Amino acid sequence: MLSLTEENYLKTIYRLSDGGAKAVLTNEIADSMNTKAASVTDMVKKLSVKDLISYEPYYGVKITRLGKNEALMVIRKHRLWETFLVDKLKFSWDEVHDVAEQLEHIQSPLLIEKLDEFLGYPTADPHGHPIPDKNGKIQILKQVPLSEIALNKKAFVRSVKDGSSSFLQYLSKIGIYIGATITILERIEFDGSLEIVIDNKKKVFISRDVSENLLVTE
Amino acid sequence: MLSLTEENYLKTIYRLSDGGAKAVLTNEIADSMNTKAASVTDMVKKLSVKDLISYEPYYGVKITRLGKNEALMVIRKHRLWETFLVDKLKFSWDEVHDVAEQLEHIQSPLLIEKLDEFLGYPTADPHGHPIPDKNGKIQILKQVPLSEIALNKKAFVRSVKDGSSSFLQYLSKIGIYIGATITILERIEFDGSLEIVIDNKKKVFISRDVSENLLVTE
DNA sequence: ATAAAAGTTTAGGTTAGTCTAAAAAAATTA
DNA sequence: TAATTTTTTTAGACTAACCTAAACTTTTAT
Ligand SMILES: [Mn+2]
Ligand SMILES: [Mn+2]
Ligand SMILES: [Mn+2]
Ligand SMILES: [Mn+2]
Repeated sequence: MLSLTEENYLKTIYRLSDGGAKAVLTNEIADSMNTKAASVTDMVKKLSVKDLISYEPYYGVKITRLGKNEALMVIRKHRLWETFLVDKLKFSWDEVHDVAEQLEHIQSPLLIEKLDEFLGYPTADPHGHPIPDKNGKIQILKQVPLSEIALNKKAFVRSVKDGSSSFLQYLSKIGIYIGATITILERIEFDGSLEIVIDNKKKVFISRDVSENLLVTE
Repeated sequence: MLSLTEENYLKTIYRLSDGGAKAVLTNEIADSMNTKAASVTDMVKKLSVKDLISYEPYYGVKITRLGKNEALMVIRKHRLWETFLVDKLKFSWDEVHDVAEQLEHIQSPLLIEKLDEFLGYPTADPHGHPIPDKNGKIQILKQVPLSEIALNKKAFVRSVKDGSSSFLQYLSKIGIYIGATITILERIEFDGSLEIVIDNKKKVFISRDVSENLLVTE
C-alpha cells in the first residue's frame, strides 16, 4: 500500500506528464509540490523500485501502467469526495479542494464503492473534471478554451482549467458556472479580452486569461 | 494543530482515564495502542509540553481540560463519520470502525459542521455511543448491563460496551440491534448465561459475557 | 571547443515516531 | 529490611520524508 506522500507524488507526476504521455523532470516535480529537487530524487528512486515509474538519472521520470493506475485511483477518490462535498454537504465549489486533498488518502475500497453509488455514479466533479471509474477509465469530452470560440456562437461551460479558489470565486461572482451558456459579443484587439453574455442575460467583460481557463463545448 | 499520532494518544488516554477522572499508566497506554512503553514515554513528554496532559515521571499521566477537549473533538468526528457510513452509505455497524479511525483525523471544522447538519445532529453513533456536540458536551444516559436486569422485565438495548466486529456480527446474527427489546426468561446459575426473548418473538441463549456487554435501559 | 550556466544527484543532517537494550525507580516478597 | 521483581525511563538506533551544500552532468553561450 502506498503512503500519502507516495500517492501525492504519483498524482503530480501523472498530471505533469499529461496522463503518462511525456517524461517529467525533477525540478518540475519539485516546483509543483513545493519541495526541493533533492527530495524529489530520493522519492523517485523509491517509486522506481516499486515499479510505479521508470527513472533514469538526469533524464526525468516516466509513469508506468501500474503507477498510472494508482494515480487515477487517487484522482477518482479526490473527485468523488469533491462531488460529495458540493452535492450533499452544500460546500461551494471553491471550498472543496483542500478538504478533498485530505480525503483522497483514506484507504477503503468499500468506502469509495459505496460513495460512488451514493452519489449516483457521477462522471464529472464540481469543476467539470472527469471522474475515473473503478477501472481507471476516463470519459473524455473534447472541450476548447472559450478564447477559441467564434463571435456570436453559443458555447456551454464544461469545466475550468484553473481550479484555484480565487478563480472559482470570481466566476461565481460574475455568474459563470458549469453548464452556463456564453456568447462572445466582441473580442478586444488590444488585450484579447472579451465582452460576453451569460445565459442570454448578463453582459460582462472578461480578461484573456479568464477566457483561456474556461473550457467549453459548442 | 495536532498530528494524527498525537490525536490517537489523546483519545486513548481519555478513554483509559474514564473521561479524565483517573491517572493513566505508561504501560496501559502502550498495551492499548500496540506500542512500547519507551515510545509512550517520549510521546507523553511531548503532549505534556503542549499542556494536553500533565506528566510526572513514574506516576502516569492525567489529561488536562485542553487535552480532554481535543480528545472529545476526535471522538465527535469518529462517531459522526460512523453515523454517516451507516445511515447514508449503508455500511453495517461492524464495518465502520476502521474507516472512521482514518476519517476522524481529517482537519476541517467546516466539514464536521456540515456533516453534523447533513446527518440531522445525531446524538448517538451506530453502536449507541454518545456523540459530543461542538462544545464537547455529551448527553449521558444511564444505562446498565443486561446482566443486571431482573427476570421478566422489559429492557431496551441502548449501546454495546464492546464494539469489536466479531461481537457486532454475532449480535446481528441472533437478531439484537440498538433499540431491540429484550426480556430475560431465565438466568442459568451454573455459568450466568441467560435465556432471553428478543422483541417478544425470538428466544435465544446468550453467555454472561454477552449480557455484560449489552447496555440497556428499562 | 571551451567556459559558464543550469539542472540533478549525492552527502550529510533534521524531525517525528518508532524500536531494543540497559539503567533506574517503585513495588513486592521474603 | 533487604532482596527480588516489575515498571518506567534513558540511551542509542532506525525509517520516512524532508532539508542545505557540495559535487557532478548536461545544456547553453561564447
Ligand atoms: Mn480538487
Ligand atoms: Mn493529496
Ligand atoms: Mn468506532
Ligand atoms: Mn485514529
